[in-house]
Amino acid sequence: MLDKHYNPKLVEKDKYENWKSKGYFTAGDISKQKFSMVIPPPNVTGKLHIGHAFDTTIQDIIARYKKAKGFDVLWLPGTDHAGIATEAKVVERLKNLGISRNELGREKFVEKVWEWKNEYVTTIHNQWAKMGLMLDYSKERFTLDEDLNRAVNHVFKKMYDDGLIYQGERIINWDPVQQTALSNVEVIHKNIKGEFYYFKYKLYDSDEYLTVATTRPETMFGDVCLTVNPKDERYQKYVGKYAINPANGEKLIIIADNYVDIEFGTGVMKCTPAHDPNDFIIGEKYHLPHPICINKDGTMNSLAGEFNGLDRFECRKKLVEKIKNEGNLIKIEKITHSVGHSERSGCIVEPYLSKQWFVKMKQLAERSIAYQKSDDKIQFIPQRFNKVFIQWMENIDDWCISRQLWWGHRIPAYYNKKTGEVLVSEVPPKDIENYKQDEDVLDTWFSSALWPFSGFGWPKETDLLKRYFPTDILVTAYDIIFFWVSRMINQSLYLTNNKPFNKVLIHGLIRDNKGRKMSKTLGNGVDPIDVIDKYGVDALRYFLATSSTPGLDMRYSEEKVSSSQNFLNKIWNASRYILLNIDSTSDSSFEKKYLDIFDRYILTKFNLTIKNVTNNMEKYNLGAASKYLYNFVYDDFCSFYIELCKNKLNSDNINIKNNTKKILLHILQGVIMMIYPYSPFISEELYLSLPKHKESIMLESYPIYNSKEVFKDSIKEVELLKNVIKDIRLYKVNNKLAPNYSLKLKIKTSLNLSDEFINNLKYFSYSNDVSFVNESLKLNSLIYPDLEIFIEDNIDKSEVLNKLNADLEKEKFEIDRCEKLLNNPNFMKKAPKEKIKLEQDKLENHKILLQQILEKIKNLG
RNA sequence: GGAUGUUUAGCUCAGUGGGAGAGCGCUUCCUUCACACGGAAGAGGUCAUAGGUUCAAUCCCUAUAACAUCCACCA
Repeated sequence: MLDKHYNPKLVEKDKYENWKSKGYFTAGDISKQKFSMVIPPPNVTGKLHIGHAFDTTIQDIIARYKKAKGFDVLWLPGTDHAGIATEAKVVERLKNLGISRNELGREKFVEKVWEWKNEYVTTIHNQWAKMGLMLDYSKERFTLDEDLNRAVNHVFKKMYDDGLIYQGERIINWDPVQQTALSNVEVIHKNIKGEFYYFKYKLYDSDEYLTVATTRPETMFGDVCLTVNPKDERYQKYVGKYAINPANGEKLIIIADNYVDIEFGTGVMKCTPAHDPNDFIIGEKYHLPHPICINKDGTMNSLAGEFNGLDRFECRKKLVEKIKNEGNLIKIEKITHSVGHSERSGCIVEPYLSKQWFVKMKQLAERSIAYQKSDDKIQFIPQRFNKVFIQWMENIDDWCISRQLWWGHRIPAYYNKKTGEVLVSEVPPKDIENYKQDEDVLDTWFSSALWPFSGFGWPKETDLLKRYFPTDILVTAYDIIFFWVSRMINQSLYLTNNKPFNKVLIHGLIRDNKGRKMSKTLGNGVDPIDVIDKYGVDALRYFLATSSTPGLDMRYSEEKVSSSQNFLNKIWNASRYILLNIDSTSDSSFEKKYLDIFDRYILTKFNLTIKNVTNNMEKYNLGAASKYLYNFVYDDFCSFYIELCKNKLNSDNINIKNNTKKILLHILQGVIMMIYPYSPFISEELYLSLPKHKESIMLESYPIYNSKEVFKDSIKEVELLKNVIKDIRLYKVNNKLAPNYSLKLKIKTSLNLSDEFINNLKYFSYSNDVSFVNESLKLNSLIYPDLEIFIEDNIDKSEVLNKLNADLEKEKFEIDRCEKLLNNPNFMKKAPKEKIKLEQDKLENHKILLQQILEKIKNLG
């Protein structure tokens, strides 16, 4: 027997291991239609956070729903090697042990990272298990697996041959802490406070000077010229002359180029080709040299003279001091400007001239744009993200893919030791001794971009690939569209001639309860494991899936997790009640001939709920679906039908009694199945408590809307009863009568009410004395269309009259409203017929009520 | 500079071209044998502002404001 309260800890125990070991997570039933998803592979860098819990919960609900709907569901698990992030973690761990990465050497270091990886994959598995995820572990992948490495090499070679990958010397984003190049999306621009330094640049052989403003004085050692706008009348006369660099006393030629904005700063720009992308373009244009003055670790090199070896920011300080002492500092202006930071290390990124590998984006992007403008396009949910994607693609720069790291897919490029020639090859050349492989590895996202097909064994034509690719849906947060979603689309169209997924469900981020982004520095992160310990994973999952709208951020709210738990407890106790009243041999095959009006009513509501829930599940609108279920469970099933059954099950009619039990069981089964994708553990527990269950709820199928169990005619009478009950309760409250105070009620009606109506009116209102009368009584009463309920009670007549007059006014107002609408010729001409009928019916009802009230007033007077 | 989103009850948020909903909080009452992790009743909203379209607008359109996010630029 079930306990009085639902205990998540007991309920969640052992179930996951059981499901897994029984093979319920394993896809492969080819008699069914397939449904496939790939998990966004989490980084093997640490614990999963609440954002992962959110993302995977949505996917698990979809997976479980589809499985229950009869699909062969494959949800592919996997993890990402996460180059920079993981390498940084391992470097730090080794450092704490007093070991340096470089001393260890490449091979040994990579071994250490594999150890780390194995450790964290275990942690991730444990967390997936806690979340209850229906992942097919038999097909699990890691982005650095051998198979995936083959895929990566294959793609690199193909793109190189197609001219889509090239090597070039360019200004890239350099992370001086990790000492690697970064792509543009790995740079986060932040508005920070800085200084704008105004320096005197004396003209060569003259007493005059130009004022040049810069935010980065330390790069002055790499300057090659000063630039002004040719149209700038202030400076035209200086073009072609020389100025003295106050940092090192060197001569700088003054050139003219339209790039310079006359309005900005002083209109004179210093040009540092090796440390600024725009300056680099100018440098190329005028064939200027591009001296590098900063080392890879962010310290100054010998070009900086006395500052050689100093950190770049330390140098800035000292250099400004020096220039000031020499009388060449004019002023320092405080400004707020946007500065690029490394996504991983957080340090300020250095624009840096270096030789790297790039993916040419134009061609790939054009194809994706055309595809996303076609009818066959991948459907973004919500749709507006397609626009975000297209705009991004239209403005995309080439993608820097080489990283100066050890952990990752090593670039399959080999340099001939004698000639220096580059050989790109999927496998090492046979005469490897004559070659040296490129030292760099690829951007992690290069392999992630292949995930929806490389995970199934591509480029081999595997059975998995043939059956499960393209996948049906990808679920991820909007912040990952540029990193991942867009690249998967590009690569999939290019490599497989197919889309990677039919749909993309985009969700938002989880913020803290004050709406702030969760961050390590604020310490406001929420650990899903803590929440699970307190409220259970089912409540967490229910909260995550139902408290958000696609594409919008949500706030974490402990109150809502708690109220989710209360809802589950409600279902638990409804089950408990039903199980207490049926026996182990019961089944749910009720008979139609014994259905009374309330049975028909609840079956109608139940089936409409199935319809609404299913429709929303099909649209992946998990929040809306859950609301239909929630309202049905509380309002229709628990508050009304189960309460009513307490009376009904006392009936002398054994057929009615048994039929009622079957209906209760039938509906309970449906409710459990509909809550199951959201909260699988409690659902399994309840399911297994039901008579005649299968081995697991995971083998059960989803309830199906049955139009033969919809009895629209039942609604009116039952709603009337509900209203009467409510009014009687209110009457008692208003007259300070105890809830169980028994009123004498007399009913006058022209309606053909069922016996159950009277029976249940007695039951719900604690009124033992209820009977029909023919004539109107001079008593206090509740008035409904075609129905009046007299209450025998000692109530002041004048109060009754007051209330009646108030009701009268209300009715007049309503009638007025309806008549106005119906007398509007435009409304009658243009409004839909159903709406007109609705308003006509309303008017009719209000008129009847008005008549009854008038009559009542007359009788009382 | 460009784009997108948000604005609805005290708080957090759903939602719809045809009389506004939930959770939590609040008020009153009830420990009635599924559940006090509960039940019953209730208070509380010019649906940001101004125009427009429509028989009808909280919803569609156009502006405006506040807040948020993304992209680009910044010598």
